[in-house]
Amino acid sequence: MLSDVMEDYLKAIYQIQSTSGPPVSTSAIAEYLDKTPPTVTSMLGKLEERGLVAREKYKGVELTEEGETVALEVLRHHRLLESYLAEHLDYSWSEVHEEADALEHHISEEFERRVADALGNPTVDPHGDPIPSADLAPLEHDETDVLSDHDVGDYVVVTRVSDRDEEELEYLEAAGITPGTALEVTDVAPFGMVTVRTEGGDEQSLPDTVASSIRVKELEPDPDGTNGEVRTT
Amino acid sequence: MLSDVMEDYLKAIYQIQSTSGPPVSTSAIAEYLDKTPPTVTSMLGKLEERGLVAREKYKGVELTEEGETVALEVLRHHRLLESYLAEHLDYSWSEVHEEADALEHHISEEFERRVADALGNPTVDPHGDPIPSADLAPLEHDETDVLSDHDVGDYVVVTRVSDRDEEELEYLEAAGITPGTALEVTDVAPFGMVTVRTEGGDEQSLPDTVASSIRVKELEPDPDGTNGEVRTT
DNA sequence: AGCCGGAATTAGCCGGGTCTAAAGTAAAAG
DNA sequence: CTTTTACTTTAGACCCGGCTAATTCCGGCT
Repeated sequence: MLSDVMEDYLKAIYQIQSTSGPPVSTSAIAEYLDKTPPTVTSMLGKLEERGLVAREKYKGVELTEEGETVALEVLRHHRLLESYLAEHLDYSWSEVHEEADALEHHISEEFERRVADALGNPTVDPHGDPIPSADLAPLEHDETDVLSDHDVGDYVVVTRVSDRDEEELEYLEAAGITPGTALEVTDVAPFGMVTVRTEGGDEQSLPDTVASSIRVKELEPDPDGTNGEVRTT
Repeated sequence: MLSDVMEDYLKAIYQIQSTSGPPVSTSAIAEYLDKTPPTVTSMLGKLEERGLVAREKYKGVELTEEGETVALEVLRHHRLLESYLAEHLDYSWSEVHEEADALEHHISEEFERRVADALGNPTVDPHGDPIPSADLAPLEHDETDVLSDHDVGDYVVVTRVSDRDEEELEYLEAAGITPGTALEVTDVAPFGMVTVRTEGGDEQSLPDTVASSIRVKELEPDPDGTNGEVRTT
């Protein structure tokens, strides 16, 4: 019924909407999907006709309930696939995204169910992103904040890391920074560069782009240094 | 580089070619893929431009070496997927084909490798169809013959069953006829209806369409009824 | 040899999804 | 309040992959 491309648009709108909130601009979508704005405009027209997005001329676009459901379905596929590839096919953290992107539009409901079963119906994927439930109920808003917003002395636990940049993920993997890792912010330099100390005591300096794609939850100050025990899953 | 659709055409030509031999007619491809002949003609033009098929006007088409390699790649994907779904995701014999068809164009080389490893690099899929090797060397011609060509009294072992008709596969599964099953032909009625006795002694009458999609290898006559031991994999 | 029927091709159309170039609009800056 | 600037949309084109209708070809039959 819906083309792969339409699903990609809905997914993109969902993702942008969930960080910057509606309305989502034409140009934001264009950048996210690496298309030109006129291309996006014409696609938005088709999505509007099908009742998947609500549009206000020259303003931007917003998913309808139906559009959101489609986006959640695609996201569920994507994140289940990422989890399955990592768990059962020995993929590393950084490799799963691209493969899941290619497959997410082509799996059946049956496949989705069997993969979910094989994984024990997980609720988060390897990057810490929540996996929509089978009934596609809306996800609750992510209350965690971004590492680059923190100050020196803050203790935090990593909750999610964006899966979109493979290089970045390899870098973080090597640095031992994954969901569940506890960190102490030891320095904040101009332009967002953040230095953190990991549980082992190593210090890592993260460029602003990286620091802003890491979501964390703040812990109470912890002068005893026992944070290492928190969520070591 | 090549579109999904092109891969489908090459796979179809390969399949037709391997039973009826070249040249493959436009109308045969059209029927196999459920498209109209003009559609096929135009696609064959594109495949010819890319050097994937050789064409003689008004005659038919034949895969080039390059085209055959592509077809083998797709077939390898398809059959590895079928095997993986059956082995690791609990799919039944009859369900795998459709899912594999949807996924075969979208998996990476990496995925192919990992699935093959997970399966122990199998050489046949659940329907008995040979899986092309990773180097995509041409498959040798299938020397087995079709059940409907046999006469009363023949003893045979099932080697392959076409995977294209789901209903048929469910029927055969229920009847206990899978690759490796030994059969005795007990009756041949007009219009190709064939009756066989399975190892357990049950008799099954198979319509001609079914009997002609089962490939078998003939055994020496076996009056002792010990055929049941042959290839019970 | 000539005709005829079946099969293949050509001609022409359409919708999907993309682009570039041109035009329009809204919001910020003066 | 007007002008500038950034963003959006419209206009028009292209390629892909499909279709129907019309035409052309080939091989067999008389």
